[in-house]
Amino acid sequence: MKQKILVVDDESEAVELVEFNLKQAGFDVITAADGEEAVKKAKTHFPALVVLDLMLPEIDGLEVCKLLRRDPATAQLPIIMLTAKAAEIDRVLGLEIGADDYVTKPFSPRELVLRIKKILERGRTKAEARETIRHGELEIDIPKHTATWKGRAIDLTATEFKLLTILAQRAGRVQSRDTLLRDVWEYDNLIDTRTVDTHVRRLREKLGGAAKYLDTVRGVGYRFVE
Amino acid sequence: MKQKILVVDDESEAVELVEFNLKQAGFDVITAADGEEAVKKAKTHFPALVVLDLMLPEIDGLEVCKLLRRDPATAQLPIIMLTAKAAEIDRVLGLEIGADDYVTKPFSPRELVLRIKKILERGRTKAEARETIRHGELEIDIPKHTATWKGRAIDLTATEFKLLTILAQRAGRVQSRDTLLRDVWEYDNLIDTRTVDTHVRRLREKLGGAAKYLDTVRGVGYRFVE
DNA sequence: CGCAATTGTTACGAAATGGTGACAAACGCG
DNA sequence: CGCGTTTGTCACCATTTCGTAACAATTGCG
Repeated sequence: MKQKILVVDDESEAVELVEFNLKQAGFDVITAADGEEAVKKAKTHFPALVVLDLMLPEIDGLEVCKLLRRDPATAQLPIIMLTAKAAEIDRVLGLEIGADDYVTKPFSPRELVLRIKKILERGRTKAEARETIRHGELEIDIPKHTATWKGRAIDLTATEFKLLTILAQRAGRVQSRDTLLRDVWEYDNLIDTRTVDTHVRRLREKLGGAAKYLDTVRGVGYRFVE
Repeated sequence: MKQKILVVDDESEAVELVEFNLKQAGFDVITAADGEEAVKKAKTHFPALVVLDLMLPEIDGLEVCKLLRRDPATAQLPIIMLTAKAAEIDRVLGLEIGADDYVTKPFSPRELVLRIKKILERGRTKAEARETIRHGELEIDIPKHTATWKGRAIDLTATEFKLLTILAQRAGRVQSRDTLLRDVWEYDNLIDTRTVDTHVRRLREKLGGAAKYLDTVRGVGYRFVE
């Protein structure tokens, strides 16, 4: 199933450039040359994402962005802004517009495609509830409830396994002790946050060499290193 | 403009309870009793959010979730999961599958409405809740809690990171020492304003070349240069 | 220039944070 | 029930981080 991308720009050259590259990358492309057309097509074609030029005749990009955000049907639609000047970025960022990313002109089509994929991926990787997680030689098999390091099984308790799983699933992102308490211990507010430390320690002990994946972020929480 | 919510549950009691409360809160409500109907209605009515029961006849909630995520048209649609049991794994799994939040039965309708509002709000103020901030070759990744300059990681303490983040988020606008104390140190009025200076200094030291972004505005405070 | 106000720099003690080992309660299981 | 395992809490310690004060440098201004 191809994903549809709506490209909005009044300069036909730019549109063609983007269109060609997106099709090359396996997307379906629909286009619009002004704000009004953009809003209309967004509501009828339901694209997966919108590439939106900031400078448009009549209704400008920011306005289109606002309009899309206002309508429940398109409020969650990811938007990538194209801006001519770097100085305009701050308008996009500063205001409560809600673009998901931005690219400055002149841009490399390659970069744009990468950004688009990244944003679309964000929604999809969630969908693929991965049953096994692998980082280097550490492997976590969720349905089997087992973890192995360099092929050798690591004997973990239920809590330790869950802690490891949650951290590994969110690899790279710091998880605060409170977050971990909520997601590993499930809202059990009675529990002391220091308990997390103890479990991390036990986990590290058992992980042996794989303990290198568990990073302490002082003053914040813990992080699974990518 | 009312926002549409799709409520999916096979128990009519539950549906009515949710429906009543959502309408009370000013939402439009459409309902579905099974997974197939849910997917169909999601694609024709384009609701702003889906409230989805985990236990459904035929296709269950998780499956519906996956189906919605797979289709570009609904991939970004926010989903709140309802779970009957405090089923440990299913909750977490639900999140990884791509639900945006979850509520356990029995739930207070008030809580559900609050969660819905929170999620819908998120879409509207995305710009401020950006996950990464980029200025030139300086990149700040908030969930990862990392900052890089020309691709190289900068090791910052929790306070330094927060200070940098707040300044960068408000690039261009001067922040007074008092403002920074309030937003970085969170209302800790006991703290001396000179403390800010020291932290800015430490931050500059660590930033190295990127320190050029931190401007002193004499008599006022500090500013992140655009 | 010279002064006052403001900011940068340095250093240091206090406080916080996280790692560690020990312990007792709770749990699971035969 | 009894036993071993798991789990949450605590106290202690090393380390990092923080806040402040004291001093040097800079800036703005008449």
